[in-house]
Amino acid sequence: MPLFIYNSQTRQKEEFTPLTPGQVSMYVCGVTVYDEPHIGHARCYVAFDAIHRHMRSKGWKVTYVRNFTDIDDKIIKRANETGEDWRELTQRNIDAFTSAMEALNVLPATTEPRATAHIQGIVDSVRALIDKGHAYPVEGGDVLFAVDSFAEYGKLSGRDIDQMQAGARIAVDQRKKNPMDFVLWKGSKPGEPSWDSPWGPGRPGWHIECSVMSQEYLGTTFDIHGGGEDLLFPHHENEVAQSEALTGQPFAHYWIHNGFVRVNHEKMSKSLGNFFTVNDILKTVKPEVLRLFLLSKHYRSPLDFSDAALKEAGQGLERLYIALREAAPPADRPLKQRLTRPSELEWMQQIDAHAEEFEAAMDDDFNTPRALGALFSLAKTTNKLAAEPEPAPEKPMLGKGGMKPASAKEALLGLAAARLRHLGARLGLLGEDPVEFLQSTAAAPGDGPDPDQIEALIAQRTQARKDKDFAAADRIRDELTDMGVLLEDGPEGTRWRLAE
RNA sequence: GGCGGCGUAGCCAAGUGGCUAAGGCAGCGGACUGCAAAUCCGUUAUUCACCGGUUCAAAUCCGGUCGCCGCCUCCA
Repeated sequence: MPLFIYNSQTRQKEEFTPLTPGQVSMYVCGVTVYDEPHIGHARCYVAFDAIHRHMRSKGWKVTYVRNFTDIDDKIIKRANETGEDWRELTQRNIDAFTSAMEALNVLPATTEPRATAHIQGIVDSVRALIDKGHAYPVEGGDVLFAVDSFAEYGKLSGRDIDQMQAGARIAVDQRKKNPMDFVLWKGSKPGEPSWDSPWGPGRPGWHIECSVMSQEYLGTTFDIHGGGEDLLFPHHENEVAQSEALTGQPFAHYWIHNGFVRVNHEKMSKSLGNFFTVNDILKTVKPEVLRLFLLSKHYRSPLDFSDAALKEAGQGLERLYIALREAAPPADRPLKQRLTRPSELEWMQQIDAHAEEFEAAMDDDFNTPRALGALFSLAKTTNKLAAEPEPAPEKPMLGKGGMKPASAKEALLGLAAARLRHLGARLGLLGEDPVEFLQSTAAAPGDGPDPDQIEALIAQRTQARKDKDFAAADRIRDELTDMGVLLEDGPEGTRWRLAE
């Protein structure tokens, strides 16, 4: 099935055709590592992770590059404030980012290059841009890109230079030929981290690193370039200008931009100070709950963050895991079963239909909320099947070696469970053992109630129930409820889980 | 000032020209249960911010009004 992607450059959905059949090259702007990752970062990289996984599931070989900006003004400022060496600061935050991504089950990119490891390439590119007349050095050791030298400047973000109010909010640098000109290379002040260059000691301007790294790993022209929608202008516009001015070739074919996480209807951002770090949130909910929350709205729309929304995501995830638990196949029976009766085929068709809907959703510009809908529908079907009375066997089952073969219902449940697992994994979800998931807390191990104690109380309650001492049984249940333990009595005995 | 997005049930959220407007959370009624919980069944938008228009047909297209948000400055 064809994949459609909304391309920010053309502002419409387009059928995706990779430059090389079967191979996809994708660059996503990474983080500037002057601080810990927050929920906004998590949203971006979880969204692109879903994109990454979907393209891989189509059998394509994806080369995914996501950089670290490990030198810039904010890093220098932060290091000066805290007295920490800037290299230690950036390394610490790279580690924090990496562990946050691991927790959120974000697959690593193929390559995760750092700006400071590509200084030579950056210097070469800046020099070449000067040689071609697209850039000019100015007093102070800076090199600026001349937007007037690139006729198509503004084509990505749909802006007209003349209409823009450069300098409306900050003073225009008098050294600039055009107010929109931007820094390629920034001369350093004494004591600042710096690299030698033909224009004196300095460091890369922000935009140039992405042009250099993307083209180094993916080639002059590649398939997809992504990032947060705040990067569309000026960052990505400048990348296009630099890259295409330099190579004369098209830069990226498809541009993908994700929407923001908001708090109280406002963008979550460092500058507004209204952000939550990933670590803060993971103290209160399981990483998978956060991941489900982040995928619960289409990646291009704003996503409102709140405790209530997070709680709802937790309850939804619980439902999915309960379905998975209901469908758990009996460990001691072979599931292979020829399913030929019309009722059995109907169940199979239903299960398949949900899987097809899932695919269609993901092929339609990575519509994860719709895909989640299909996953919930599959959970519904699974629960329904589990609640179904065991159909009478068409002919007597022949037990082999005393082992009862799986019934048709068990075989169907096994199929449903496999589909739940498979589709869940497509979104990076449902990878845990359902019972373990349902019996664990977000808090650090040891903080939750003791399972042995829970089991002991349940045993006491079971005895009380046998003795018809329901007052005692209910007292024990209340005690467990206070501990956050929820009981489920069934024909097989009493099961428990922790409240989400 | 320029550019762009959004407004769908109590809440979250798909759907962007044509089957009964997905799905989740919460609520209510029923089944199951000693009672619960989980699950299942039923129920909760004659209607998609508002007004007009196009069309055989619109939540979906066009025009206008109101409200909210983003980019144009570092930001995912």
